Amino acid sequence: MQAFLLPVIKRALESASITTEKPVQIEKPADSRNGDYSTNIALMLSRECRRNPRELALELIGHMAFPEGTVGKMEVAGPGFINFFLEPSFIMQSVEHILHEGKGFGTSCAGKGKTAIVEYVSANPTGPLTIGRGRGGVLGDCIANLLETQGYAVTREYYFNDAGRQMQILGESVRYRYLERCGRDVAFPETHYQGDYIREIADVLFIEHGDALAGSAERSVFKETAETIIFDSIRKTLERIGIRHDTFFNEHTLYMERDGDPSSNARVLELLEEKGFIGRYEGATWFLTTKLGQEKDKVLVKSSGEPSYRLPDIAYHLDKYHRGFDLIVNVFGADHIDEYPDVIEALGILGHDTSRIRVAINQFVTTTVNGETVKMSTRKGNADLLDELIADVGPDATRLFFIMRSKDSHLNFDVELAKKQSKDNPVFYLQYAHARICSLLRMAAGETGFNPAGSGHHLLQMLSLEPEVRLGFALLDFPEIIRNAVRMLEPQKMVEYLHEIAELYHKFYQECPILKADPETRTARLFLSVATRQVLRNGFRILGISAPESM
RNA sequence: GUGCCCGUAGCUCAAUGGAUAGAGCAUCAGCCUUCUAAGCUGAGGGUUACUGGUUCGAGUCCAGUCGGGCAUACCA
Repeated sequence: MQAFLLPVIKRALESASITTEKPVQIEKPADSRNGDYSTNIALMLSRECRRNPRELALELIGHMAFPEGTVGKMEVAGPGFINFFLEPSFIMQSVEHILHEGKGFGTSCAGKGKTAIVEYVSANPTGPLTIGRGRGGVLGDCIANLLETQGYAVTREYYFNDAGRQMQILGESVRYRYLERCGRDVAFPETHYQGDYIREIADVLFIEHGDALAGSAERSVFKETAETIIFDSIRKTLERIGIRHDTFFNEHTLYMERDGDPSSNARVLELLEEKGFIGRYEGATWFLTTKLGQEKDKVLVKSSGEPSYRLPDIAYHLDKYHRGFDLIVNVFGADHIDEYPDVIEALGILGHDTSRIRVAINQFVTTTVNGETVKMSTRKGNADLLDELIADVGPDATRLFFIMRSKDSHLNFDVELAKKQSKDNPVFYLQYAHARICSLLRMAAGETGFNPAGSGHHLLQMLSLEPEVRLGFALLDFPEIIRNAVRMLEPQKMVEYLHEIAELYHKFYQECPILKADPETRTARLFLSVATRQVLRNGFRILGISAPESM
């Protein structure tokens, strides 16, 4: 929207014989009394031009000329800002674009022809998903949605391992519960998985096989059954909040040799060795990260001969590069904070462009129930199961609450608030605005035959009241908000923005009668409502929440 | 000890280095014979943890201090 200001400002600088390396910054002032748009160019240049910023600003204004009917007023204000005030008719005319572009409004071609992979959730199938995983899952899903709006072909990937020690313990845990179920006297080890779901899996086996497996030497059935059941439950849980993955990458494949070729893990060791970053001592194989200024080297192969998690991690990311992705996004929780710097260092050493990797780390989740804070990392009872949260507050509230705070902030999930069917609940505030518009349009269709897809868009420019113009102007920010959210990998920006749109619409609705206005004003206001509904829908789609037509 | 994140209204949180730091909740006062009151209007509430620095300008950047979280495994 503000793009048209840029060339005029640049031309004004030329006319004033000013050449500078500094970029022209155009911003939207927080206070609309300071204009619809504003530039600080005179402040930035005052030093190198040795000019008083206000004087400089005044001269620049003298060199600026805009087409008739666009910028109504320019002024120098404060220490030397140049403020631009747009003509209301110009703003409202621009709102027509939203109607023309419809579902496509807000999208961009910035990522056209490029591919991106977003890795998220990536929980091993050792147990049901916890609330903490849910936050990363929704964050990753929204980031993938955001990238798609920019034209990227996005692959949503889930990385897991069903071959490690944890999975062995899982299988053993099930076996112990099964033996208990068979009436055998066994002592369940404290180090094993305690959750009730283990008993349920054991029950499944008992019902199917009776005690036939109790004496068997074959133990893989316990692990495999557990994996199948748990993975199934994870996928169902994710499905409930609209999360789906395109690909599931099994870490185990990185250990496997193919047609006599070395495994991916072994290949990574070879490559790092060629670069001189591999050392062997104390019986283990080390990534010599001390050469990169780190305090300690990192173990890649344990003295037992097994790779530590770091090696397959590097191999996995190498694989992402081999698959040719232009952008690689990893989403994970704060507990993995130490994991990625080594991976990125290794990829850099191996000659890959590490600027293609973006890492989104989300901080932890606590929940409050009846004002009591419950920390999620303590795994007591079933209170932290994602599935139960979804059942409790619903999929829309689950998703929105996870992303309505910045990912860098600890999230306080107020379960009582999320359940409320009232205005306190931000989910309802947003959805109510949408439902209200739908209801209005239904009524308009019945009473006046208004067609949202019909003609008459040009009438928009006759609207000039403050609630109308403020709403229209805010709607035009949508593409910019998406770009920001993409740049920062931060869907929270979208939540904040949609809240503002809902608020502006409610104000407009309150102050400007729509169906009772004269026919032209009525049509114009209905189209403004249609445009608002479009922005809400497009935003909801990115966030993955539903757009109810009535409430 | 070291690394990363956080510290903003009573509470939960916003604020691409910009102008008088904003929302929601809670508190108080108003608006429905009128298109959804699941809404709107108004009031009170702040030394942005602290101390310095950089700059025309700092909640934001830098250094340090204090507090909280997460990591600092031959676990993943």
